[in-house]
Amino acid sequence: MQWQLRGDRPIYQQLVEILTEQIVSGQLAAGDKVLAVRELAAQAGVNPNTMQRALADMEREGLMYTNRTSGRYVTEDKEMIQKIREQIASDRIAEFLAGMSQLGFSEQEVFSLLEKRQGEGNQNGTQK
Amino acid sequence: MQWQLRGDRPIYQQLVEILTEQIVSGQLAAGDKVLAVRELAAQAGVNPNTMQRALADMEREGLMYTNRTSGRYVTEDKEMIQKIREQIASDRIAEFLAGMSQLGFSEQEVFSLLEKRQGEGNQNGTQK
DNA sequence: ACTATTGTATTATTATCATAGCACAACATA
DNA sequence: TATGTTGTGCTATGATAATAATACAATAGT
Repeated sequence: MQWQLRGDRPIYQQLVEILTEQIVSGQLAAGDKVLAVRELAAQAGVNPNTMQRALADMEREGLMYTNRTSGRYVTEDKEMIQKIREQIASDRIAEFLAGMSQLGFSEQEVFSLLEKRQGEGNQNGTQK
Repeated sequence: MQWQLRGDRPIYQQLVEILTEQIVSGQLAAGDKVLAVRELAAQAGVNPNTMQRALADMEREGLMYTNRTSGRYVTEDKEMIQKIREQIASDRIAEFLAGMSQLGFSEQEVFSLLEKRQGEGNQNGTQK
């Protein structure tokens, strides 16, 4: 697992984002058991309290539930997972286009730039 | 001017982002005089210290310079402005595509979703 | 029954962010 | 010369974030 954390945003927020991405992308499937708080925290290199806060957020969102001492699990509600996935995608697209527009790029130009990325062999990360 | 600030990120960072967007999009042209710190702060509804910090960051980036008591100005270096504009666009595109990939969307699907947005009322007339 | 593991709660400490309020030096100009 | 505006600096306060270090209740497994 990656846990690529940046310092420009609250860590617990990034943890929520990463966990959510793992669920909606299927890396963490519906019903799967989640690792223990302390173990996840150790993996991510953060304080257990911080991970606990992120997991509490995940439950408030409905993406996880907990069985006291048995552990924590991903929700069984695949429909909700799908809905959240589409909602996030929709938000990101809107935000991306709005941002590019703020930079003065027309939608035409945005498409043109995106197409230029096609086949540049950079689907694994960053080039520069 | 808009100054649409959100509470999920340091304000001074958002101020830097907004000011940068205004410069690279030409709303603030090269060589233009910038409003006084106190005035900008009042406009944005933030503390002068916070605006000051943002402006100091803008200077460190090279996008502005200050003439002590005469005031603050946008850099004359249009080439630098253009370069920064493209750099930001490049970063945003890479981040967007990486994020969508994390959600489990192929590039094909991303393009498909973007095309579906075409013609939907989300242009804010900031082209030039 | 005992033990380890689970989630959860508490307190304290440090750092950052944002605000408030005040002060000062440099300079343009009336 | 006097005044106002400019950028800049300082201290203090409150809120939030993250960490550290414990502690406790509930249960699964032995």
